[in-house]
Amino acid sequence: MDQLSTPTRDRSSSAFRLIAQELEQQVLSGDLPVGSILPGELSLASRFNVSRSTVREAIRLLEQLGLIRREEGRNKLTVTAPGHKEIGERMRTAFILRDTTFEQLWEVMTAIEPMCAMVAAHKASAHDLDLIADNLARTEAAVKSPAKIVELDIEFHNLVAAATGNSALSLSRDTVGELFYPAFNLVMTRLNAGSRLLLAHRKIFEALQARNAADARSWMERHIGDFQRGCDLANLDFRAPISGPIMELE
Amino acid sequence: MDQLSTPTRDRSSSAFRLIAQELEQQVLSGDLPVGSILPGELSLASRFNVSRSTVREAIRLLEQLGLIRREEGRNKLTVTAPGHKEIGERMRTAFILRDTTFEQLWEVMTAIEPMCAMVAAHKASAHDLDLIADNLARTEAAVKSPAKIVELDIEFHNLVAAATGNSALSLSRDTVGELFYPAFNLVMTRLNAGSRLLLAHRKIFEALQARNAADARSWMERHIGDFQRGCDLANLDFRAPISGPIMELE
DNA sequence: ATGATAATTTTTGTCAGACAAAATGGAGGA
DNA sequence: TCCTCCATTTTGTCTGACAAAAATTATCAT
Repeated sequence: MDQLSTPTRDRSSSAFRLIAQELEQQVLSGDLPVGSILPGELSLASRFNVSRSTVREAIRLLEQLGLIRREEGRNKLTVTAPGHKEIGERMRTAFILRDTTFEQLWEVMTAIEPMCAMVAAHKASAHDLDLIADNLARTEAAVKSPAKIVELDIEFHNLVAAATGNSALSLSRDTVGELFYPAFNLVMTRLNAGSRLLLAHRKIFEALQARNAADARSWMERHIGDFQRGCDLANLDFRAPISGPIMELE
Repeated sequence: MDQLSTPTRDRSSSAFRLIAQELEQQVLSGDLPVGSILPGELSLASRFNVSRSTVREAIRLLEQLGLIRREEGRNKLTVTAPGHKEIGERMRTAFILRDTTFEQLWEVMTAIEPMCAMVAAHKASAHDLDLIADNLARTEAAVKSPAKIVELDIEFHNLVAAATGNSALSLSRDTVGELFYPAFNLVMTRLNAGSRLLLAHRKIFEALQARNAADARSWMERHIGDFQRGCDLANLDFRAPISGPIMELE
C-alpha cells in the first residue's frame, strides 16, 4: 500500500500535489514504465486514501506535465514520455509572453541546426539516410508546390535531427523549430524558392552520406542563413514578434 | 459574460479543458496581463457556468503550464510568464525518460553557448558588461573554493546568455544548462580547474567588451570543450545518463 | 486618529454522493 | 472467427458540506 507519507496539510504540498509528485516519481524511477496504463481514478483514490476529486486534480497536473495522456478515443490513461509537442506548447507560451521575435528564434536555429548536421554526419544510420533520401525524392517531385515543399522541409529537418540519435538535441530543435518554421515556410512560399531549398537539402544529404561533418555543417548554415535573406527579399519583418503571423514591412 | 462558447460535450474537449484554453487565450492575448490576479474559483465557476470542481481542474492545467502561480504565502492566483524553471522541469522529465546522457546535453551546449557569446558580443549593454565584470571579480576572489566557483560559473553563463537580449536563446540555454551544469561542476571540482575556468571567463569577457564576436565565440567553444576533456581527466563517464549523478568509469 | 488585535467573511482543499454519457468487456448469434 | 447488443465500469460534472487558512472588517487601547 503506497499511501501518502505526509498527512500534514502544508499549503505548499496539498494532497493532489503530493500524489502527482508520487506518481511522477514512480514514472521516473521506472516503476511505472512508459506505456503502462494507470488504474482508474477510483482505485487511485482508494490507494492514496483520498477522494476522487483529489486524484483528478493530480491527474490534471501530470497530464499537463506530459507524463500521462489519454490515448485517442481510448478511455484509460497511459504513461508517456513528454515529447516536443508538450514541451513546445509550454515554450510557446513562454516565448509569446516575452515578445520573442522571429529573428531571435532564427538565432537559436542558427546555433542548433548546424550542430545537428554535424552530429548526424557522424551518427546517421543507413536507415536514417534512407529516410532522408526518400524525403529528398518526394521533395524533388513536389518542387513546384509550395504547400508540399513546406511540409517536406519540416520533415527533412526533423529527420536530420533524429539522425543525430541525440534526443536532447532533437528535442531542443523540434520545439523551437515548430515555432520557427511557419515563418520560414511563408518566406519560402513567397519566394518560390523550392529549387534553392532542394539544392541545400541535397548537398546536406550528400555530406551526411559522405560522413563529411564540415560540409554538412556549412551547408546547413547556408540553408538557415537563407531565411534571413529570404525575409529581406520577401519584404517581411524579420523582427516581428511571433505572437501573430509574420507581418509585411511597411 | 464570457461563458463557454461550446456547450457540447465532446470527449476531446471537456469543460475543464475548454476553460483552461479560454483562460490561456486571454493571457496570451494580453487580456489577462502577466501579474494580474485571477478571480476566485467561485466567481470563475459562475462566470463559466460550471461547478467549482471543473474550474479547479482547469486551474491545475494552467498551473502546470506555468501560466498561473500562487504567490508564496498568498492565497490568490497570479498570471505569470513561464520561465526556465517551469520549462526545465518538463524538459527534465523528457530527457530522463529518454535516457539522455551528459554527452548529449554537452552537444547542445556546444551549439548554443558559442552562439550566446557571439550575440552577446554584439548586443551586450554596458550594464550587462558591468554585471559580468563583477562576476569575474568575485570568481577571482573565490578561485580556491570549488563550491563557490561552481555557483559563479553558472551565474557567468546566465549573465552572458541574458546579455544576448534574446529570450529564446537564453531560455533554451538555461533549461539545458540547468541539467548540464551539475556534471560540469563535478568535473571542475574534481580537477580543481578554477584558474583555467577563470582564464576562459576572462577571455570571453574581454572579447565581449571589445565587441569581438569571433573571439568570444572561440573562447566559449574552448571553454565548453573543456568539459569533455575534464571528464576524461577526472575519469568520469561522459556517456552516463543524467538520471542519476554522473558516475565514475569502471 | 492610529496601530494592534480580535471577530467575521471569503476562499481553498478535501470529501461524499449522485448521474448521464461514453468506454469496456462479454455473451450470444451469424 | 467476427460482429452486435447489453450489463458493467469509468469518466466528466454537479451539488452540497466542512475545516483550515487568508483576507477583511470591526474593535479597542493608546
